Amino acid sequence: MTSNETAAAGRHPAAVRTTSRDVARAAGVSQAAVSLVLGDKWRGRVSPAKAEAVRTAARELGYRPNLAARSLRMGRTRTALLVVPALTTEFFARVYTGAARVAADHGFGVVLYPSPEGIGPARDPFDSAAATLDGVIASSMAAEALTALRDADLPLVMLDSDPADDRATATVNLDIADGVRRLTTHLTALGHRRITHLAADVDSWTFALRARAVSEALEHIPGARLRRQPAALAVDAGLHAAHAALTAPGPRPTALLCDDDIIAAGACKAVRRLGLRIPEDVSVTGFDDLALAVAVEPELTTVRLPAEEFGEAGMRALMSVLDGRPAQAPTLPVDLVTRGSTAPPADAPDNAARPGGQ
Amino acid sequence: MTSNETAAAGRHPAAVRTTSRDVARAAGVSQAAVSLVLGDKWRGRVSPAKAEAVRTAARELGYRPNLAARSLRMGRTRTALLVVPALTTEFFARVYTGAARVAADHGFGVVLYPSPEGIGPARDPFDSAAATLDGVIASSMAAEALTALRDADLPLVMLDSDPADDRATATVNLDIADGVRRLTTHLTALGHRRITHLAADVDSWTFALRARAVSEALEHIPGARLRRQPAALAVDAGLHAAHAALTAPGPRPTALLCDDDIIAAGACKAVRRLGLRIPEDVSVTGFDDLALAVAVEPELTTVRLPAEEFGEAGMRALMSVLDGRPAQAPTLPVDLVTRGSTAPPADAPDNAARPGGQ
DNA sequence: GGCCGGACGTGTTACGTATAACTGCCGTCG
DNA sequence: CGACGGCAGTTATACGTAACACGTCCGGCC
Repeated sequence: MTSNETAAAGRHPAAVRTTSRDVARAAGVSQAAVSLVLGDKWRGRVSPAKAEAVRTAARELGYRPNLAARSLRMGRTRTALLVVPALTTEFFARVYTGAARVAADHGFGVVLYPSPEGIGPARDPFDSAAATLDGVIASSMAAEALTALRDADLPLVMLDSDPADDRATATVNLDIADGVRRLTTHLTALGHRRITHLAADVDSWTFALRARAVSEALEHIPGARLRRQPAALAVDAGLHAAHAALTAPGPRPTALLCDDDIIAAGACKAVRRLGLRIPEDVSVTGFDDLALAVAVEPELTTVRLPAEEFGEAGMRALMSVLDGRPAQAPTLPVDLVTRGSTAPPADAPDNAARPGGQ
Repeated sequence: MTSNETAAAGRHPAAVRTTSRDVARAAGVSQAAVSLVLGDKWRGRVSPAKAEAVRTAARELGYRPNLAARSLRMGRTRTALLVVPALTTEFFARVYTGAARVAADHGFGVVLYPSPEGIGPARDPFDSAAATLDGVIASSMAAEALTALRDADLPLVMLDSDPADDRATATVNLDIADGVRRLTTHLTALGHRRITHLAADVDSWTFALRARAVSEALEHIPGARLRRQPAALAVDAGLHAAHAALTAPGPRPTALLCDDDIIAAGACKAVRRLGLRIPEDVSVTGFDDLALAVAVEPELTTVRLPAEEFGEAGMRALMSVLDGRPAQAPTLPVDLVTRGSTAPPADAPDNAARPGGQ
């Protein structure tokens, strides 16, 4: 009665939610008992018979706890914030999917902060968050958003970032260095020596690591000649960068090592526009193994990053921290996927050194 | 003092949040005054001087209202649920981006329910939602999730769905029929008569509409021969379907009209594997205009769907409903983008009717 | 028989906010 | 001169939940 009256007087046009008190009334117990039973804390406090009565009453009334009230009472919102650069990239959409799956298993929700590029000019992450937060998972590619979070002293799990970064409570990494190593080994084993790295022009730890790993891997290959060409993470950017790389003065590179599949797709177009063939004249490699990698022709040799598992591991680490357990900080293995976009170069491995060769 | 003690006794290891009462103390006013000032309802209730004092105190203390408490008090959570089929598709990621932008402008957050495929077996949308909800925006492609929402009687904006659907408070549509019309007009004007529709095998209103629109558009083209081949929304599914279509008994189709760019990418691969050329031997068209459309070669002629605007319009409609204003239910225009994957067929338009032609 | 302790519950409180209802106070007007 | 209304605030309350601190009953033990 009273609750109906207040609901009518208030501005709840939608529904009169059934509360734990309604359930209590229906089951003939107190509200406290309902809370105990549904919270599974009734071991020696409520008789099994009444507990069952509460459960059936709750089921029949379609009771759902008011999460706002619960959050207010408990001081925890069961909500995590995932900070990623533009969600429209398949990679982070998959990271989100994995993270959301694990979160759901723990009764947590995930809100997204797709970073300024995606959502508008420099907005406060907290304003975009639907609720107050229990923790944050952030990609190292979203540095500017992190500065806004720095004063919140929330548990922070960083994805693919410098383990020495002291802002992070835990760090989950992909074994990018290993992926790069296997990729360069693949290329050099095929005989490639003149390799241009189409490097993402994003200022982040991961991409810096990739560049370093590529350089180091090629350092002790005799005759290897590494160049580097920056490119934005877009098809046409990859196209322009590859065009520049292939038409640069000096002997033409025989392989283009691209920082992601999207750049690689653009690079493929550039190669073909110059009248060259893939992989006979130029080999092209990607990174990530997006759906794109098998949509283009030839299919891309690429490094498969376990995106869903990445998100899952990040969320698991956050859950550990929130439960007071020590944070596991794994490094996930990656895979080299060889497909049709790589092959031995047409010229001999070291013909650059012996101009009259063959 | 008291708040510190309880915080220490409780389980708030992270931070002692500053409350509106703390701000009130600092500004020398009551908590109610703080609420009035920060809620911008102080016109004749608080003096400008004190109002300013409250604002500076709030700023200096870094005060952020506790959203759980606010939601509990107001009965509204300022959170909308977006129900989409698998977020990993670029299209819905862009829809989300648009929706989130508009939501943020209204102080709303968006939680995602990427539907069972994306997040696991048949989970209750509400359990995955971070908070109780003020409203729902749902794609017609996520029908099974909607059944779980039916008893919630929340405002529901449907995306791309039957306007007659009475579950929806408002419906926002794309002018798919117009897009199909322009696409078929483009193909028939080029001279294509034998067209196979690689139709998404998804049971949803949009795709049914596309199929109907294709049929109707070709009905009054003399000599037009439409076939239909179902395909899942994936590259390899498109490949298999296209292969089947191209090797089916009878004269080979000269154009493959695909229900989305991903299927089209697969179709392109099938065409080439049969030793045929695009567009000389077979024209291929896509739908959506994803990044993929310009990554493959030749670039796809496709129907551009304004994904971000779609999400924006959906969220705007929801905001209207929640504000008690009449729901605008627009139909957004789409664009035909002609690129390299379509051209006149090699044979005469009606050589199927005259086998000895040319 | 008195006392103790476990089983079974209930009363009460607090979380932080928004807002209705109330209290002075001062200038003005009938 | 008293009533009245607007300004400038405060006090009090309710939202729904979780959990602490009490009660009460009853069986068992000294």
